[in-house]
Amino acid sequence: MANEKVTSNDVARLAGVSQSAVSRYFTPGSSVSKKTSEKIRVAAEQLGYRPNILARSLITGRSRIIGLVVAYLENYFYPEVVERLSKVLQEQGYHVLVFISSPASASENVDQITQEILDYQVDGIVLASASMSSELAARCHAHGVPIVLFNRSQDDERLSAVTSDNRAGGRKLAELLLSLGHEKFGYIAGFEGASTQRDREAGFLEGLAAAGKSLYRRSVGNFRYEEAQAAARRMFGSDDRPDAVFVCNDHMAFAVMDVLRFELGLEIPQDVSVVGFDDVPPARWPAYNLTTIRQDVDAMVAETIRTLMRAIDNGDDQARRVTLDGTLVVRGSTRKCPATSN
Amino acid sequence: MANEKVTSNDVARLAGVSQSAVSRYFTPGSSVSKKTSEKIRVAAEQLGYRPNILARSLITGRSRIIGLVVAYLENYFYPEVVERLSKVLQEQGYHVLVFISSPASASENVDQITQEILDYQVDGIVLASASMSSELAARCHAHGVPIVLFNRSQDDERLSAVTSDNRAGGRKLAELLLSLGHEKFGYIAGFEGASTQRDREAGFLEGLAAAGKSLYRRSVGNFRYEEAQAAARRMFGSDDRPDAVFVCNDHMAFAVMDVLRFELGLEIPQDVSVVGFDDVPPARWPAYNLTTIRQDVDAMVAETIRTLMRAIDNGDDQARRVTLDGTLVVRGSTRKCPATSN
DNA sequence: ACCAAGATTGCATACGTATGAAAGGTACGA
DNA sequence: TCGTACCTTTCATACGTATGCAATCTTGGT
Repeated sequence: MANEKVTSNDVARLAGVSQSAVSRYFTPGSSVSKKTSEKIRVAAEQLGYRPNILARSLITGRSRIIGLVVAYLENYFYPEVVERLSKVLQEQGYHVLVFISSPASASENVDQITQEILDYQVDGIVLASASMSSELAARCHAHGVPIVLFNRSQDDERLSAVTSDNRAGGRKLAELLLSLGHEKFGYIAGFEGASTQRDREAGFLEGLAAAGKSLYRRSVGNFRYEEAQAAARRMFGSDDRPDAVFVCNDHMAFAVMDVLRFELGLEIPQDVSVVGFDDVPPARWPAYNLTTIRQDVDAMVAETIRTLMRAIDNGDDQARRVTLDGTLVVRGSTRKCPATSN
Repeated sequence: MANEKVTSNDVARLAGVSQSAVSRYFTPGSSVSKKTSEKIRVAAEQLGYRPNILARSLITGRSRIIGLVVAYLENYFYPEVVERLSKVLQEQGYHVLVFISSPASASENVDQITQEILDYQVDGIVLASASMSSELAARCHAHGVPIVLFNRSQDDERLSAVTSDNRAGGRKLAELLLSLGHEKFGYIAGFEGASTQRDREAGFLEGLAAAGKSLYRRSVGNFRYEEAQAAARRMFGSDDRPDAVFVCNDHMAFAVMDVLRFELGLEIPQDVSVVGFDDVPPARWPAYNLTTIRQDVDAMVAETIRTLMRAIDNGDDQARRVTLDGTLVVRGSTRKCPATSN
């Protein structure tokens, strides 16, 4: 419990220079002579001094903290995001402060959390799988704190957002299933309020419509494993079942596949083709081997950070909406060719 | 970009009181009269004032930030930890600053990261799946920053640690497999430097030894999916293969099961029983249905926080080592009864 | 040797808050 | 009425750093 707080003053005293010199030594781009640099380096080393980021940020107005709001890490898309985002920010001298928003009380909860985030004087906010009231968005804006919606967009045009092209992804999946000769299409939806849900479904329907087809069955899984199981039971419990199903994300697709195989005794893809969205790691595990749309997490993270930094460094005020391509990854959960159908 | 910074001074001016009064209003347990309280409440509300945590922590020495070092979120045990830990800390007014340590350069990396953590004046550090040099541990100690090792222990007795009883868990698994009549035991190890790896293996061997048995095959998977696949190929590639295998954690067990089933055409549990450790969510998904030891994340998180808070609030200096029971969860990856064996 | 321009340094102050000490206010009993 | 004790409030200062400004030192050209 020895309170061995070392300040720039201690270093200055030991090195025989002023406190400002020490401060300058630790501020890249400041002018310090070789000689004093060396004295300070030695003294700082000896005392084990490191600048206090909090004190620094009090005066610079920059905390080098990015607030990340995330709702549920059960969907293994998000752990990847947290890891990549933290890692890349870390390399740039920033760090991530995590806020978990119970998906329960949706946006009200996010608003409260965002208040807490602002208390930490963060330099930016990343909202993953969570939306926020536009009133609060305005407030962040007023504080000069940039916000980036990650894997989510919102009507408010003043908010930056980085997403995959969910609509195009849905369309690609429809086209794939059509090309394989499927006829009866099921869709298992995520949480209805989510833009990913809306866009993926819209794209899928669009793709079907282009071939004169439409949805045969629809059910809601709310992005949750258990609810997706229940949805699958409803959709496939009777005999007039779809012969192909698009599940709004991989996480739910696993639940659907498990029900089809282990409860209903159906074969994938012989009896039903299943496609998902995200390409989380288990999708390529042989147990699932799921055909899906890959969201390029690295690219999404890179764009997110680019957006943040542009706002932080250049005070770039205007919203930036980036939509990245998702690539279709065909695996074993869809049948091989149209010939063997029905 | 309007820089609408509202300070306690602004509130004070509007409310017609002193800045200290405002500060006291926002400090629980301070004495403020009903009348001024009300004036401040109104003024603060009107201006949208919230105390600046960073400025506050500069003077109180408490940042209400907990640093979390985590190596890899691919193992789905850790996302659960991050989520629970953040959530519970959040309820107590603390927040989690995330640091990802590349598992690559192990402890050297952690040391550097810990330096960065200290720069943020965190109130405590949780080290999950990462070890740290005792030199640096001493330094944190000197700074009065408590450290808790999560799911990891270390020889240094001055470090607090929260773990499951990995040894007992390993033993339970050995006893289960023995009771099912297995004879040839395989073990797929995690990263050799990890205490969980050592303890789980030790317990397993201990359990086997108690029945006069020993290991038939051993291979290393380093806690990684791909390496575990390779290990499984080596171990089960030839005909004289084990009839049961303990994989050091669930994450690797999935890889092993996938190889056994989809590359080698073996049936689980008819040909081989597989057991893991952790009970991450996919373990109970029907595709794996894995027999494993459940680590009680909630309890571990609760103990971690208790340990931290004891140190932070009471300045409790001494290390606290908590070991929690893990419960055996028998599922379908192990054969049902000894009768049908061999 | 001298001067100007540039580089380096120190001084003083500011960032937004908490808090000990002192001053002011209130209530109550004698 | 006065004095005491207690509750509120304000004043002043401190936390650890960054930075404008003025002062000082270097450097190089003449």
